[in-house]
Amino acid sequence: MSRAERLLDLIQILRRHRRPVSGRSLAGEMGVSIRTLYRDIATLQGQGAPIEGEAGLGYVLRPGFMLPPLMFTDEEIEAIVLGSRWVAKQPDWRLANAATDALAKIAAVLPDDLREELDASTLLVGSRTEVTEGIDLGVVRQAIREERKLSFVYRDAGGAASERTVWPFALGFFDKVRVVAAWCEMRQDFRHFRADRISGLNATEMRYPRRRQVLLKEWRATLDTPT
Amino acid sequence: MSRAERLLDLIQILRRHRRPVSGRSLAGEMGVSIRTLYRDIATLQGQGAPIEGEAGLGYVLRPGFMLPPLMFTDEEIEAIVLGSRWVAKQPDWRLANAATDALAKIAAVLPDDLREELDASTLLVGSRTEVTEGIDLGVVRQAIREERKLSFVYRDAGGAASERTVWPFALGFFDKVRVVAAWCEMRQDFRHFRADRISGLNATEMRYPRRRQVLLKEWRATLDTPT
DNA sequence: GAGACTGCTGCCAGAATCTGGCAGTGGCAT
DNA sequence: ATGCCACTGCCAGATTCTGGCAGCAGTCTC
Repeated sequence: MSRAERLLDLIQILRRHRRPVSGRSLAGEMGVSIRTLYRDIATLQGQGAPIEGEAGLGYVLRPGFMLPPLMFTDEEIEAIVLGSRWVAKQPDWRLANAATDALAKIAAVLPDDLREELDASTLLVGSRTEVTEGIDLGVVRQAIREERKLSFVYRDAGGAASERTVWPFALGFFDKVRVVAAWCEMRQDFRHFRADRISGLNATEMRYPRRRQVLLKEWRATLDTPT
Repeated sequence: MSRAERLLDLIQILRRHRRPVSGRSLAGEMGVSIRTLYRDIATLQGQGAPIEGEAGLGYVLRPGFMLPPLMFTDEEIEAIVLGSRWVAKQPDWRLANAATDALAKIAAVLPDDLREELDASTLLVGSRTEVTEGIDLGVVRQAIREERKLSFVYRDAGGAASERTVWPFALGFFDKVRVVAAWCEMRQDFRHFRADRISGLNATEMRYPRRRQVLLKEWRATLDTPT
């Protein structure tokens, strides 16, 4: 096995452990000496991997994705850049920042001439209306990732307000509004909540009792066979 | 210099040459024997680089971007995936396909669990209106990349049609319409053309006499100081 | 067709790199 | 105080990489 592959494997093994892992056990798992493991960790950190080692504890990998060397065509890169620029203009400021950061990371590793081409890239996204949702969609995305319940006050189209506790599993981006798709405990059914009608958003510690993917799948089934 | 860096350098050198380059001269340029160069080429091809070698001629690299190993945070990947999904729903089918391909390439190199997470990713893009422009925006993008003139018939807001030859340098994506930004030979000024009012699009062989980046910069200056 | 040039592969010895073990330093938790 | 643990320098042996050589096949020029 080549060194490059081993480094990728190491990332995957680290990903699987949420608690700190000792270098010794990592070395064992990869069939490699502990000395080499330390070198591999150093190499990965040099490549920007957010691995943290603490004496007396072990190693932790902050969640993230490691991509191996990858080749894209002109159009594929254009598509990614355009898409990221669109995201960068979304009202969800945290996601927008992430898009900007991602573009910066890509630009940082490109040679000068390609970076210029990227900067001066000619696919532009029209500026969005500056409506902000009033709530932090980052909270919603995190709740979705961690499969935790959300509670908030929802004001429906008629103006009536109600307190909801929901199991969020998807976030839809439309032209003008963001929509949270969730199982509503009150209605005992799937419901869609426009982000601009949500207030008093509260991320709870409670995990909801079903898998996000399953909810997503069932919800899609209800869409395919509209009543 | 490590092998990995050398491979990246090789890609960059190949990028600079448009005509086929012989392995011997590439080897010289990189300070490496020709035998090693052949091995490097094989490695790059193994990684998916579109390098083509023909006996009696030399090597050509089909245009594209090579990204080194890269680390993204959760949110950065979410941003890229969401952005690419948005692009994948654009009416510009060629760009949309490129976005789909790019996502597939990323998914292909991820370990299984991450790939599932990506597939079941919970950020969705609302389906677009199915308006097609009637023209192939891929032609426009290619003309922009290659700095070539375009000619077409344009029907303005009043309904009056006119034949134009323009120097396209940017493409804007708005909620409902795509807009080509270009220097119009007829008006001798910058003009914006809504894609849905363009017909009889014709990509010419003629290069326009100015750099795309310069046009873009001047055009931006006109936007910053509106009359 | 002949010759020159080129891509491409197998082989092998020397060069370069990687690896594992050892010793040592310092931080952290019990 | 003791036991883990991260981390570094050092060095010999294992591994990989590299360069040179020989040989085959395809393309172009003359």
